[in-house]
Amino acid sequence: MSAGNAPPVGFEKHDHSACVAQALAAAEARCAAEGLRLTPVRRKVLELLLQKHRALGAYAILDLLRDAGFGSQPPVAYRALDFLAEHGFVHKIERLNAFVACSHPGETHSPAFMICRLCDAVAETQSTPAKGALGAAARAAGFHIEKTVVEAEGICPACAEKPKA
Amino acid sequence: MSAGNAPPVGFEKHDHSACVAQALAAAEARCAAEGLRLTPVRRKVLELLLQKHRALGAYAILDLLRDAGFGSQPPVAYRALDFLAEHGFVHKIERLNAFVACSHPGETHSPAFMICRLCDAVAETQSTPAKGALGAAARAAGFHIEKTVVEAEGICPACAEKPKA
DNA sequence: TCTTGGCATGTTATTTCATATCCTGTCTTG
DNA sequence: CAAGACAGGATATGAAATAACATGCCAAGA
Ligand SMILES: [Zn+2]
Ligand SMILES: [Zn+2]
Ligand SMILES: [Zn+2]
Ligand SMILES: [Zn+2]
Repeated sequence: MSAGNAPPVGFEKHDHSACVAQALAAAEARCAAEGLRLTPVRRKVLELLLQKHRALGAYAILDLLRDAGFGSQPPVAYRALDFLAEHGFVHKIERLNAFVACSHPGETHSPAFMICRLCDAVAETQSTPAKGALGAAARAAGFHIEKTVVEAEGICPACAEKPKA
Repeated sequence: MSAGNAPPVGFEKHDHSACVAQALAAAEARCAAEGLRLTPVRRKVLELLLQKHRALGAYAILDLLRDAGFGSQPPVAYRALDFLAEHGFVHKIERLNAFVACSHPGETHSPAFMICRLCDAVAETQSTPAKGALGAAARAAGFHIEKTVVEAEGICPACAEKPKA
């Protein structure tokens, strides 16, 4: 039971309800355009991740799904998450074994994350990992990169200001 | 104690027994120099990871520890791995929930990994994630990076040559 | 010396994360 | 109205990680 807190996330303030509505609408539009099926469960999972605006474990999502009247067995959440992740609506944070809604919907991108080790806030940004030393090493080794995971752990600005209090 | 000649990747052939022995000796020397305790279990885990020369899950290591006469409960492996990872002798591959011996012993470094999705081979190289777009984003956001996880998934040269055999 | 405290290890049990498998209902399409 | 694809519900199990407690060792300090 690691519930309870509602630590602010993203790193900046913003009009959250609008942000959620807009992202959901964008997802629906894209699914319609591409023939993807944004079913009730999938939509609900995306909505939950957008609303919470933080990384959630599959079982936390499952609890919320149950509260919303959906199935509450692990595969329900994992299947929805697989779909959403496969199409770029959400990302998995390997470091946390958790999922977060994408902050850059629509654009194909190679995401990078900044994860606060104190409050677990997660911010998404873009990365170009194959352009630097890693890309050079891959070419030299004959390795073909298909996907990259880039996750930076550290301290978010909010936590940096209140050192311990 | 640097292996100066070897390229920064692990997809190539090499004199493996020498490589294991040298790395173990280097680890022992460094522990002696820094007052770290490379106990039998810790040494064995490092030796196993060096010998297998691939990423191993904690429970796979545990099986090998059992065969070698050590304790066989999860904490035994996890504690040894924690020690080794904390001091940079091994790295955790988040993507695989597995551990691999460090290829650049001694030097402080920010590792990056290339992981073959077909054969699970892992090669370690250096990365400078904080120097590129990620670093810029972190500065802009006021995020203080302490550690980065960089893991590229793709196809290794060996698997690229045998398309499906 | 004795003892006390830190530390590594062993052991048991539990929690947390993820997948395999089977079955049912609902569309779609010929 | 079949036949097939696919989403989702349910049960069960596997895999990864940690909590909590107990024992033995050794070195500093009384
Ligand atoms: Zn994204
Ligand atoms: Zn924080
Ligand atoms: Zn390394
Ligand atoms: Zn391979």
